[in-house]
Formats: sequence, structure tokens, C-alpha cells
Amino acid sequence: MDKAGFIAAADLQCQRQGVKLTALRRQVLELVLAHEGVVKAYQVLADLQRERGIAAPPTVYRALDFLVEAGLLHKVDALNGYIVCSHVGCCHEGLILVCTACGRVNELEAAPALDTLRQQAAAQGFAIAQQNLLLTGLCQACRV
Amino acid sequence: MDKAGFIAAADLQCQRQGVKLTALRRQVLELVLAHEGVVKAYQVLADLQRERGIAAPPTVYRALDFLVEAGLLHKVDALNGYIVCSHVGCCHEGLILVCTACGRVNELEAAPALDTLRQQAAAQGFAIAQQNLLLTGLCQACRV
DNA sequence: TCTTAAATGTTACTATATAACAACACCATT
DNA sequence: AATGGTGTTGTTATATAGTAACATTTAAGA
Repeated sequence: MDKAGFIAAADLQCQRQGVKLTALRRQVLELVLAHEGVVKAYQVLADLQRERGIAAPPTVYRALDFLVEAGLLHKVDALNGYIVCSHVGCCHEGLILVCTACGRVNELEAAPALDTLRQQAAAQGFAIAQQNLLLTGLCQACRV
Repeated sequence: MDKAGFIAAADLQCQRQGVKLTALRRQVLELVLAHEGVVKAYQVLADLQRERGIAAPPTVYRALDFLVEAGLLHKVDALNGYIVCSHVGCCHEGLILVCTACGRVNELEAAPALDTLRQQAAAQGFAIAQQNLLLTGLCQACRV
């Protein structure tokens, strides 16, 4: 999906959820989209400062939190970063493959795999929450 | 496994790997064992300072890194913390269930699930590295 | 004993994230 | 239009997490 298409889909999704994709949030989303792969909060902050002259960490973190909450971005804990959700509006649980060499990501559908894991965990009395599954490795290009 | 038993197993495992479980590393391991569930590096640092009067962050991080490397602890990225490996010496890939309510963890065998995921990823040309699978949810006690 | 590699100590710093409160914008009702 | 509530953004300060670089000590072998 191209960037304009993604923004349009994001708009729609926010409308459906009854939340507002404000100018600031849209700008942050565009900054994330401008990168390939994983983006760091402080990278976004620097970009935002270039575009608007001044911005503080909470500004960026609030926008990123909102976008994650809205299902437009995923947080990649292992890398302290964020990636664009490549399945906006369709799936809610992703299997996110992060290449440790180039940082690019590849998002697959994880629901089937998670269902299995959910059963396995349920056998121990543990209720797995809705979430993304993050795995690291090497992408085709970086394996050589 | 009780704490003494774990330390003994840790000793053995380090010997087999040809690495040294020094006094400092053992002390850090004991401090982690003294907690239930997820422990933070700076919590260990504070504990260490209580016991030895003075210690700096690198001291703790180096010991924790060593223990993770040796397979005695797992790092829980999502929580910036560490947990004791509950399968020392047997499995190398764990399915780690973290209760978001109480912080306690439950570690299962993840190899079968990861094999499936590995195949799914391989179909996209992506080679998943060896790793633990971390999932959050609610444990039996916290579900009520 | 001497040498060397690994481990630890120490200082300083960088990176990541949040708390707390102030100011503002929107919009719903009066 | 004025009022008041809610959500958003701005601002300052600080908390938390992690590492770089180099000095010193320890342990194991030549």
C-alpha cells in the first residue's frame, strides 16, 4: 500500500473507532511511514523538530501511543521502536518478523499460530491477551 | 526447583559450557532468584548495593548479560526485565507467559510452536533466529 | 615468576520514557 | 454569544534504562 493510501485507510479506521486522527498524529504517522522498517521515537522526535521547529518527547510518545492503540502502528519492544501495521483494518494479531541485519519488517497473519499457543497456555490456566508475536531473524536479502 | 538446586545446576551448566560462574555472577543470580517473576536491572543493582556497599550499572548489566548468554536467565524485552530460566539444561527455546497483573512468569516448551512458525516464516524467505517467545496475559490466580 | 586474557571497577555519558501541570481547542448546551 | 466540560497539545522537569571507554585487579598458563 502506498503512503497516501495508508493515510486514507488510517483516517477511515479512526472514524470507525470514533477517535480523531488530528493534524499532529497524522504528521507523526507520516514521519513513521517515511522510514523503511523500524523507527525509534527519538528519530521521529528529531524529524518532527525539523518540520516544526520545536517538540518535546511527550508530544511524540503520545502520538505514537495513540497510533498503536488505534492499530496503525505496532511497537517492537525488542528494538524500542515502532513499525507500520501492514494489515490495517483486517487482522488484529500479527506475526512480525524483524530482520536484525537491515531492520526491515515483514508482517504475517498470526491468528492460527496464536490459537495453538493460546490452547497450550490455557492448559496451564494462563489466558493469553491479544497481541502481536515478534520474532527476529534474517530476511532473504540479508541471508546471502 | 529450589534456589540451592538451581545454583548447583547453574554451576554445572557453566562448567559444561566452559565459562565461569564467578562470585559476582553467582551473587547477581541469587539476587534474581530472590524475587518472584520479572526483575529489573536497577532493582538488582539496588540489592547489590545493599549487600556490597557500592556497585555501578555496568557491573550488573555485565553479570546479567553473562547469565542470559549462559542460558540461566531470559531477558523480557517488553518489560525491560529478566526472569530465571525454568528449564536450565534441557530446552533452548521457551514460551514465556508473563502475567501483566502480578508479574509472575510461567515458562513452557516452545520448540514445537516455533517449528511451525519457522516454517511459515521460511515460506517468505525469512530465517527465524533461535529465541524465546514472550506472551503476556493473565495467570490463573489473577483472572479470578 | 612473568605474561596474558578475562573479569571487575569507575567515570561519564547516551538513550528511552513518563509525571505533572498549564494552556488551548473543540463542541454541546444554555 | 457565553459557559463548561472533555480531549489534545505544550512545557518543564525528571525518572528509568543502558553503554562507552579506560583503569585496575584477578586468575590461569608458559
